[in-house]
Amino acid sequence: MVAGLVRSAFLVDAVYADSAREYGLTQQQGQLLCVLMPQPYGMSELGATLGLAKSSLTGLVDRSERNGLVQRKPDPHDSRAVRVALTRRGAKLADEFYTETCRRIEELTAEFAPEERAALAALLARVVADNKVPSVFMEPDLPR
Amino acid sequence: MVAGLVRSAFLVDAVYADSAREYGLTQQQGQLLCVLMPQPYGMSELGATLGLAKSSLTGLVDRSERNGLVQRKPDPHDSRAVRVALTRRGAKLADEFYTETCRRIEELTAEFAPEERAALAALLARVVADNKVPSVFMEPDLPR
DNA sequence: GTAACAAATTCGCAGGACGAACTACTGCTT
DNA sequence: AAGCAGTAGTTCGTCCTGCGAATTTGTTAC
Repeated sequence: MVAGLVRSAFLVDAVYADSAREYGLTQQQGQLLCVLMPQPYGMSELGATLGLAKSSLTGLVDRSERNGLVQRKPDPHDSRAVRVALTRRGAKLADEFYTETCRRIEELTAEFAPEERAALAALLARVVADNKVPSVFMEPDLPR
Repeated sequence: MVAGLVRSAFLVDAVYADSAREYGLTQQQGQLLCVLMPQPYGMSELGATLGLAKSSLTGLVDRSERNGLVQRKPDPHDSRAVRVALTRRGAKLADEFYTETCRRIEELTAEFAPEERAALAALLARVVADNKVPSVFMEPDLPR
């Protein structure tokens, strides 16, 4: 079981990284875009969600901002804070990247029967729930 | 299902990285040690197994060698090639790290019933098999 | 024996991650 | 109201990762 979890994680990672690369993103930038899809976040929140130190985030957001994918906006209620949001271009790219990545991940279970896929989904959902994984890759309300 | 796979991969990654860190390793160095546990490899084989470019590997092995964890030995049959093997210290550390990491990964399904755990293991094994994942984290013949 | 190929390394570059130190602001407490 | 503890983010320095292109050395096939 351990080996299965580790190796499938490895696999998913590779797929994710490949997909990101084809959209001109790194894995981390892709992750950032996906997290920001539903709504903007503050830097600290982002750090908690992505499991990164504050200082690591500054750089990641800097680079993504430089590439015109995200934008820092002042927080209206706290002048120290900042809200990081997708730009229009960032939103478009996030959407495309997200869709394509989902497609590829789905392909990993191409040979599965529908009920197997469902069983796997249910078990993984429990793992995720039991361990309070932050929403790094939201359930979309938007199959397309 | 996609979200489950991605998020559990994220989770496993975080656990892996944490565990590595506590042993003074990076995730990649930990991965390298685990791959080398059963036997030595050549650089190219390692690259294929870990999904890294040759040039990335040189550095990783350099750093691990500098830390006294692995060792380059000449390949008896091909004087261009090199066999990368664990040092004694590397083997000991690999063993400890591997054991502890397994323990932590297992804990992720702490609340599972035995048959659920088995079901998950079987499904993940299929994902791994269907997609030809290299042996980055071998089934141990050695539960201890 | 030479031409094609293969195994590694080197180099330069950019991204990623961290901790420690710092700035600027908030919000308490008294 | 003044002062102070705590919080949000950034900066800095350091090391690790990862890649491609170019290079060196050795192998093998012809």
